[in-house]
Amino acid sequence: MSYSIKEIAKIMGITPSTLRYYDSEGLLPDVKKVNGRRVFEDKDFKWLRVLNCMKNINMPIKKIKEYVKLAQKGDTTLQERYNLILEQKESIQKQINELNTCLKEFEFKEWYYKTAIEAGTEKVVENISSISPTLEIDKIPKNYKKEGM
Amino acid sequence: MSYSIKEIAKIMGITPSTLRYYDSEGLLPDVKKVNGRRVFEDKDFKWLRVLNCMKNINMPIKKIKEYVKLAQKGDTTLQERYNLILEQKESIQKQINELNTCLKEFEFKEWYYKTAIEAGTEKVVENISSISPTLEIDKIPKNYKKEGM
DNA sequence: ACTTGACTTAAAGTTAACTTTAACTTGTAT
DNA sequence: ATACAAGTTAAAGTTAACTTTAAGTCAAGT
Repeated sequence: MSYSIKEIAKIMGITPSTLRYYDSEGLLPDVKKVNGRRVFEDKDFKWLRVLNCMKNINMPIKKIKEYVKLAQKGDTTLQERYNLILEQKESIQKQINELNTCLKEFEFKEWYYKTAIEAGTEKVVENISSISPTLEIDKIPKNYKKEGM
Repeated sequence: MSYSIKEIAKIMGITPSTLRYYDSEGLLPDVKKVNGRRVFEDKDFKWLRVLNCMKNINMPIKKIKEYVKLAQKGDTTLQERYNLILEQKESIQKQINELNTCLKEFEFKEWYYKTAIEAGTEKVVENISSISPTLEIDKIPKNYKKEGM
């Protein structure tokens, strides 16, 4: 199967311009060209799904390019690529943890506003707490030091 | 307890400039000023922890400002704020789901490179698959239509 | 032969979220 | 009295990730 830039862009939910930009940044390795036009094949499609994944985890384009370059160098860079993957795995875990903490905060706020709406005023709840117990716990980080301590 | 801009910046892990920028954008409601200098109090600190939370879920500054403005208007905006919170809760859930999918892909790649490193070459694994089963499943989205269908 | 539509590149423009700079004020220490 | 450290504003600069524009190529249809 092969696709035009317009088709693959539609599949990926991005614009052809963005794909051209990615290509110009070296994010799309070895895309075939026929009469000067890009022809996307299954291998490109597979890679685009991984690229999409890397974008979802907020990997900067520079870092993705780094990975692509390593992959193009072949077997001598296997260890480096492995390290890069591990590093990014850690980053994903961290992001998930942060999001879960924030989710708790927003669930608290959902309760907060539901209660306030029922009562017609925020006063009913704001005396209890305007912040969730989760965030309330650490008022000041343990590692915080005032200047010159 | 009250803090200078330098102190609170250190606690929050950002620079004083960023705090001033947030203030100029209306993200810090009613920060006290003494001799023209900002004095941060416990209520500001609490709000900064929520703000930090909102930044972590990638809420754009415009959206955060919108929330702050609603909160400043008082009880008449309770329902609007509730809706905004629900909307953001959905967004968090979506982000967590995306990250979990990507985590699976990276776990696959971890295995992929570990196996390749042991064998000394990528050839051993790339014939099996260069992409995880999770991403492999949907080659083309079900909702994809070629032009003119 | 000519128009049309989809592509191409190179370069300039945009947007968000800061960051830096310049010029100025103020409280504290010598 | 003076110097210094830490704060202030307004405005300009930066960076990442696109997006738009301008000018041109190319194959297919009339």
